[in-house]
Amino acid sequence: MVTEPVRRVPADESSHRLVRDMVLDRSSPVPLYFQVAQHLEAAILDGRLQPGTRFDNEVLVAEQLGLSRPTMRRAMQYLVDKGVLVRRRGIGTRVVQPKVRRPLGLSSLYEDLAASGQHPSTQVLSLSVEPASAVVAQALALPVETPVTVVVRLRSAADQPIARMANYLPHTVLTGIGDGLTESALEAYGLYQLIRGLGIQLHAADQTIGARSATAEEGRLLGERRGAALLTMQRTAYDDHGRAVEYGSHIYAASRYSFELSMLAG
Amino acid sequence: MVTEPVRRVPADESSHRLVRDMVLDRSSPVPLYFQVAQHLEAAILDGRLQPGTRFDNEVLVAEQLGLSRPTMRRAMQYLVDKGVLVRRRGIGTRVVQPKVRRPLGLSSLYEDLAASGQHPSTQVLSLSVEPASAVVAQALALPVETPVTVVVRLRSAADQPIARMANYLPHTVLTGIGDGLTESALEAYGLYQLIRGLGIQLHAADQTIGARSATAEEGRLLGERRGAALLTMQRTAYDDHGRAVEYGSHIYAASRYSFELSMLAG
DNA sequence: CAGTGGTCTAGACCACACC
DNA sequence: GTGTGGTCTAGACCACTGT
Repeated sequence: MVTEPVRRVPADESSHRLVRDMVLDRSSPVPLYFQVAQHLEAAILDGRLQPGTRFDNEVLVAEQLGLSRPTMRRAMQYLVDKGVLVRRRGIGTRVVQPKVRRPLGLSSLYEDLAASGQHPSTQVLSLSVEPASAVVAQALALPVETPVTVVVRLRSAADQPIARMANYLPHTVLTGIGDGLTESALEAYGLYQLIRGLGIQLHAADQTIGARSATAEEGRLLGERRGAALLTMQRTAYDDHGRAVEYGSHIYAASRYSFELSMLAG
Repeated sequence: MVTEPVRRVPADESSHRLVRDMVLDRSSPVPLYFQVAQHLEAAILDGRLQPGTRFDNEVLVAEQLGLSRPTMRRAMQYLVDKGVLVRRRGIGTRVVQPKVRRPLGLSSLYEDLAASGQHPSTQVLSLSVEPASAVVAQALALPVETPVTVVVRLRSAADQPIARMANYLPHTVLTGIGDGLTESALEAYGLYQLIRGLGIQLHAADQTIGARSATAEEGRLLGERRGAALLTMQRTAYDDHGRAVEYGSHIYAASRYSFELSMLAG
């Protein structure tokens, strides 16, 4: 028996064009699902796919792109995890807000400032080896009095002091490089950049953000009055094996700096 | 030709026992990959799987559990994303640190305090409808002067004031419930709990954390001296469709509160 | 070289939402 | 019902790591 072709509920026209014109390189080392995800994300960010746009169902889209369904699913799931798409069983897949999310992952103040074109500069106030205090030892899971490398830096942007940062590194981290950690290197690069350059994979970090009043000396250093509000942040960073790699205790001039976080629901 | 059976590099004994004893319920609505992930995570958290333990390769483990490789992969990938496992091509899969990660997702101060057994209490200082100021309008993406519901609360724990929280809700969010947002409800539950109870899916949030000095009035309210350091936090929360659902501007007594964040590398 | 995880395919069945 | 995403399977080939 002959019937009319099924009248599919159409997805938005814009997604049709986009999918039709998408070019994938099967010989590239970049995975197909990632190529697809990048194309889609770019289209969302530059407005070719507006928020609210609905996709065809994943089987169809996969077909149109010449991909298997699992591969297409993976591309979409990647964007869902990134917060760019929303999917609901029985409903469909839609584009959400193209908001630029800056998850503040394991970045450093230096990288943050550099990325926003603030021309950061660093002055190393001290670089030494000292026995670990109780707090430092606790944070790095070392016995008290274990020698650790201590670097104190003053971070500025646009010739204004922003933060005083004290970092503590266990010597196990520095074996094999020894003097890779020089004053000049520390003034040219962020600490995290140097650590990663040493082949250490940063994996996770615990942070505490608080506030207190500046002492007279801290005020002088940061160009604030005594008693001015300071932001404080303590951070312990861990590598793949769960070993504490770095502990930092930092103060920020609250009048010139704040933390911004974007997060997805959990 | 007959050869000796291949001498496999063995994984740790503890993982063998665990996998052998794992029971899966194929008739459960809980997905298999999730059941597996939960079993493994529980074993890691309670120490049956120590940090550093190495798994057999995923094909073997899948076999031992009577699962397909993709399903097993999915369970492991879930734990990798959660930061509990680390995988490296050519190397293997290992357990990392069982650190309790508290991602501080879209939780509220109320939920944080309640979870840590602090017996929080709330006092509604005001509940009204007011025209949106410039900042509020900007944060909620509304025209200036649009009427919004404003609730100001004082949050305490252990009879000590902790925070003053001002929240602004567009009326589009409240349609259909109207008076679900009462003073008594606000004093008994967290605001986010109430919003979720209204069937609204929280999706993402942008936050800014800063610090400043307390005014005399703020000091009185929070039991601090004038000029004491305050933590400040502004947050805009969005739903699935990217619509701003809530804006909050809060101050915290820094001597009694700080933010803790755990994060994975990105 | 052997062993590992990373990617991809082609299909199947199920649970949920809306009409 | 019909259409959607969610789960699961059985296999294949590839890329990277170490010996």
